Amino acid sequence: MPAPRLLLVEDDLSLAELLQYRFEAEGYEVHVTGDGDEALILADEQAPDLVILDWMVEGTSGIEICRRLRRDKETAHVPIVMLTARGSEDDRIRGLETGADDYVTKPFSPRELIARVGAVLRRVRPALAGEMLEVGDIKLDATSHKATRRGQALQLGPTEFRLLRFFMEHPGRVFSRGQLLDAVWGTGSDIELRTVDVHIRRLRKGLSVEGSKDPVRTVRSAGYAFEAS
Amino acid sequence: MPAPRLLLVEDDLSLAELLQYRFEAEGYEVHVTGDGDEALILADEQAPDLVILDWMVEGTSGIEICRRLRRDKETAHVPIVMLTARGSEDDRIRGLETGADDYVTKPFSPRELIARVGAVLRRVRPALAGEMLEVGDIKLDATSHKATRRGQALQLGPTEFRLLRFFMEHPGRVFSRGQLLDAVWGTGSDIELRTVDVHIRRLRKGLSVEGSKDPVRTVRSAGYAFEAS
DNA sequence: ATCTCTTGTCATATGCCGGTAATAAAAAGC
DNA sequence: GCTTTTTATTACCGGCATATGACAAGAGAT
Repeated sequence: MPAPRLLLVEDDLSLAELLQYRFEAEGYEVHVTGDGDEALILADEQAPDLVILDWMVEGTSGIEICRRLRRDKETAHVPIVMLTARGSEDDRIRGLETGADDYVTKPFSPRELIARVGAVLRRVRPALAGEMLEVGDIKLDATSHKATRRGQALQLGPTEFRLLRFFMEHPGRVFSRGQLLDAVWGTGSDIELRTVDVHIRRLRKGLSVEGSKDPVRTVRSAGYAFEAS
Repeated sequence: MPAPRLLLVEDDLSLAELLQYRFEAEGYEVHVTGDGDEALILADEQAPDLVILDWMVEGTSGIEICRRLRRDKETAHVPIVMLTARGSEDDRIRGLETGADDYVTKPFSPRELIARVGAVLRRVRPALAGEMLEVGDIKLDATSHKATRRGQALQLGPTEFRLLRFFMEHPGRVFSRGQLLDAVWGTGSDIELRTVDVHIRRLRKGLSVEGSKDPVRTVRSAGYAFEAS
């Protein structure tokens, strides 16, 4: 299970350092920047699993960063936790309405922030939080790296496993081959789009169990989707 | 789009009534109970889309309700927003670690609670947050790339799907064949105007379901329009 | 070093989908 | 009623997207 990647946008250096230390102790991979514009570049380059965003940072304001992250398709679904100094209620509401997923007011304890980040991640990316994924009759345990269908262990290669995990984290949604390459192979992998077809085929083969139908739906001219059988 | 169902567990009657009123004004369906055990029964009977849970209620304590909701498979994934009077940090963290998705301390304004509930729901149930188009008895979900009519799945080719989507984004308006070509096929596509007729035909066929009338209106010498049947 | 497993690519097969044209039907104009 | 114009419907073929199997290179394991 890869460490969840956090992007921390905070210009109070001592606070940033403290948080980085605490989150790394919790097993996160943390990238820090104090500059709003740099944050956008970093996020676009490689979408983090979650962004912790100070309301007031140099460069571009927190709320503007939030808006832009949401607008960019790459980062539209990355969860955001906002930090703010003892704020007016209007600020809090504006933050939530802009698309922040949670909101913590200073002063806060690192423990609380860690708990909130954990709660948001559990909600959005259960696999990253070490939980068992379950869609239809398929179960996937990210921790032990095992998948089963109807109690029967599935035999999957590493890539198929990651593909399955990604699908199970977002059941029902259609993904283009490009999106799948970014999500499963990593952003910037220089791989033929058509290769995805082959791995879909392998995944289908690996998931086929006596008396169960194919959970991978082909959406012509769009991509693939995964759904409960 | 069905109204999201909230279960409000709050024994302060005047507060419960206020919140019920405000949430109903926002288009939610609200069920209220002041008793912890009753809350569990209600939730189990028909899983709500979200639970708002007071930390201190009669019967069973909030945190115990939270734990039990999480344990029951039916309700394990229902998001929970906790309300609490005391701002003790330990309580907050305990709440989040027990599985609450968010946490609001009294006193709070209804607006803030509404914003938080909205944020959580957007995250968990994108369909409830408006990624879904709905005109008359036809529903179209862009993320899963599926269209249904009266609950029945429609079978459409890629072009028909795009055409339907465009129509549903602009219901009632009349579009010339040229406008449809630009919008659905892309500007500059070098295609016979008459081809649109054929796709309209295919769309009509794909939308025809037992006991439903044709939502595509032909406007002679002008084009076509889409309207609720 | 050998063997196995994995993985990316290619070549081929297949089948759906889309555009066109031809014909029938309907509406409008006279 | 008859002609003209516009739309409906059907049939067909070519092309494109996907499915599938084979293969070679590489990574790990023994």
